[in-house]
Amino acid sequence: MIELVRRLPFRPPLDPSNLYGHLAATAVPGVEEWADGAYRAVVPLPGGPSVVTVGLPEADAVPVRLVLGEAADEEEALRRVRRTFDLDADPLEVDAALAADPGLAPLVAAAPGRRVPGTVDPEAMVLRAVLGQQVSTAAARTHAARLVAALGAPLEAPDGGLTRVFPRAADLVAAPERVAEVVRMPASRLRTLLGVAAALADGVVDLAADPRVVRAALLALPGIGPWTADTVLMRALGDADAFLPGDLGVVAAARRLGLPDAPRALEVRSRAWSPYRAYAVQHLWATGEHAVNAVPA
DNA sequence: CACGATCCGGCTA
DNA sequence: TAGCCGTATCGTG
Repeated sequence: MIELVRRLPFRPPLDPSNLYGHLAATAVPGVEEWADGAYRAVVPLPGGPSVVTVGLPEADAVPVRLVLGEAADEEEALRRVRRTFDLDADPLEVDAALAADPGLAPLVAAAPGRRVPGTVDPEAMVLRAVLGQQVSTAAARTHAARLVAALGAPLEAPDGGLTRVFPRAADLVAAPERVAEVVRMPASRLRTLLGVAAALADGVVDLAADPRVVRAALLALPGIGPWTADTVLMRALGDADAFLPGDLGVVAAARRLGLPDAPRALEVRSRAWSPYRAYAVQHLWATGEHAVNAVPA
């Protein structure tokens, strides 16, 4: 067990509200938590499960504490934190691109440096995206927590609320009846969950591939539509241009702002925001009253 | 393209 | 506790 403390630099500005807010509000009990003003998560790495603790941003860096199984995992652990907190973004370029649209300019001005929350565990994010179809973020969190409790490998050294590793796709494939027992949702969505798990486990969906390839592979699976595929691109692959024109929150925000709110028309308008449409999603979501939009008190 | 089924969990009254 | 909504998807007409 190796403990390391690091500071990860970023290009200011960085708006922490939706970034930390989203990660905290959707934190899955057992594998993630918000504690003492920091986001904490279990990260499956080659040398074994690790724990990352990420505090609120300072002027130009984010404080990180790593507890690793092996020192060799440091680089990968830090890479995942950078991805999760979008620390490699160029906020001046992103903000300038979005603010060129008068419809988005006020949102950018109100929250410069807004980031796109990612994930420390891309494979888990794919499964969570399916669990999040059509249900509230709170309900999605409940479903994921049940999956973790039933199928997540226990940590040798539980740490606060962090007790398990999020189940691997192969774990679901190996125990489909157990998945059906604990995840109470429509039969079609259960089939989708198991189908996605199988596709991940056998390489039909390869998260290391080009985002366009991943998107096509996901859309080919029954029960995976544009929302789920593009959520995966945005959150798990870090595709800055992923867009969710049919998302309930995005549509509602567009309507409030006087933007086109029909998904098709909104997709057309969004082309002007390319290649930073994922940031537009964040700005649009942030116009609503939702738990994901604020760092917990 | 519009619309209903899915059939659950969270939240409100 | 009844009833509606929730950061969807698919099949039908």
